[in-house]
Amino acid sequence: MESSHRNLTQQVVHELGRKIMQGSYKVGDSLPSEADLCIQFDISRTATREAVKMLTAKGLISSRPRQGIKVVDSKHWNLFDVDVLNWILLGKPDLYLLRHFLQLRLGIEPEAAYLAAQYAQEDELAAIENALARMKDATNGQDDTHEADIEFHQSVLSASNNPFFIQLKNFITTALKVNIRFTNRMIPVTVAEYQAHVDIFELIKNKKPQAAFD
Amino acid sequence: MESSHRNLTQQVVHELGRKIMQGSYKVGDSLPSEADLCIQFDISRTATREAVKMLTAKGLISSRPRQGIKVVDSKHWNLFDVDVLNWILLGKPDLYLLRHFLQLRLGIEPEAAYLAAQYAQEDELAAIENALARMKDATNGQDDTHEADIEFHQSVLSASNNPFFIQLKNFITTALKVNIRFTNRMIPVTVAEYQAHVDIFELIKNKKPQAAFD
DNA sequence: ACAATAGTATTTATAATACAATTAAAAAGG
DNA sequence: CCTTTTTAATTGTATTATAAATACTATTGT
Repeated sequence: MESSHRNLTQQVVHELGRKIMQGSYKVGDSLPSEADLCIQFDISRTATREAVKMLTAKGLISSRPRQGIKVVDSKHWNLFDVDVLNWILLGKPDLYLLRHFLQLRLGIEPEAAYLAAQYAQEDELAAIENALARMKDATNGQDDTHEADIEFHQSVLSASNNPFFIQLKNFITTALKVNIRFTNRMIPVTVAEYQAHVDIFELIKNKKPQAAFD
Repeated sequence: MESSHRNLTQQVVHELGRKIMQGSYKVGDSLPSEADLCIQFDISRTATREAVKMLTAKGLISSRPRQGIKVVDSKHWNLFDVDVLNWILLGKPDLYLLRHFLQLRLGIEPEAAYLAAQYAQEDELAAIENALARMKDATNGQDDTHEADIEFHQSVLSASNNPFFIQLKNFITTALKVNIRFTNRMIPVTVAEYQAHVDIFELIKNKKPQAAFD
């Protein structure tokens, strides 16, 4: 099991984080008290408190004397945190969530392509080209379809040379994975899809920001 | 001083977070050891460790036995965390950062307007209108220019009815504040700027997504 | 001289316990 | 019925002790 090579605190963080995002503890609900968490996980209060602090830092809970540990309103959740995104993925994403992911991708990715066309370095272009090669292999069944696709999108974001877009690689990756869940995960990348990605690359390479945006 | 009504851990989190974002501790640098931090802040190890865990949760540092507490590469920082954004603001933003903020705003805000035009509820439209009223007052010197402007942008994001865009209110707010730093903060909202905002509102209200996007 | 191994010291990880501070809810007083 | 006081539950902070991880050093065998 993967969690065994993480330390105690992190295991508890992931367990509680997952449960919150899956709705086992709903917004406004109280989590078990520190004392109860110690018993449930059979750990010391130190480990419990450190886990609580990490979840607090990610905006999921608040912890006050006499009031206990509560799940705060979801508008405070750090939805762009890599852990939070992974916990979302572990849940059961619905169509609303899928749509919300797509909406933000629609804002981010054209702009990222626009920036990549302006600022991409040689090695970053090479990374995009490499991802395209993997996609081509995938159409022939020689590589993982979806992994290659994700790598393409990530490399475009990297090429934007903007730290905020680079940080959003986590978001886009999760969004693509959620997307894959809803479409049939067995469907390989079609030639048409591959060609669309190639077209975008060519526009980035040839420094045509506006065209790449579109 | 504002920090006095926060608990010990949070004070230390903010102090260290600020120093990291300002570059007092650079990427790859080691922070003082737990023991030294206890001495420097004159607090117990408990408080120190909880602060370290919170900063770890925000992606700023890593902490391993014998290696100490190190600032990790900035690509791991949770740049969309409300605390991290505030620490950025406390630093001395440069023109590169300003540009990076503007680039992402350009991706987000048109799309948010597009969504607002589709999904805004009555009360959300009223909130936008209220912000506009404040801007109008501001042109007459009867309200805070920049606060009203920020409120307008926030209310549009809220009206998108997409949790990811709503979460980005923190980001947009910080971006606007950085922007204000670079332009002269004394310049009031001009009538032309106000009119541009009104135009966007009208397009949202009249359900013209594509026009609002542009 | 070199490489593999074992040992040592430093630092964080975890635990256990005690007491302080906060505050929601109950009890007392008017 | 309302206000104030008390109480008790829960988190906040401090202290101490031990375990585990690991960078560095020393040893040993070739």
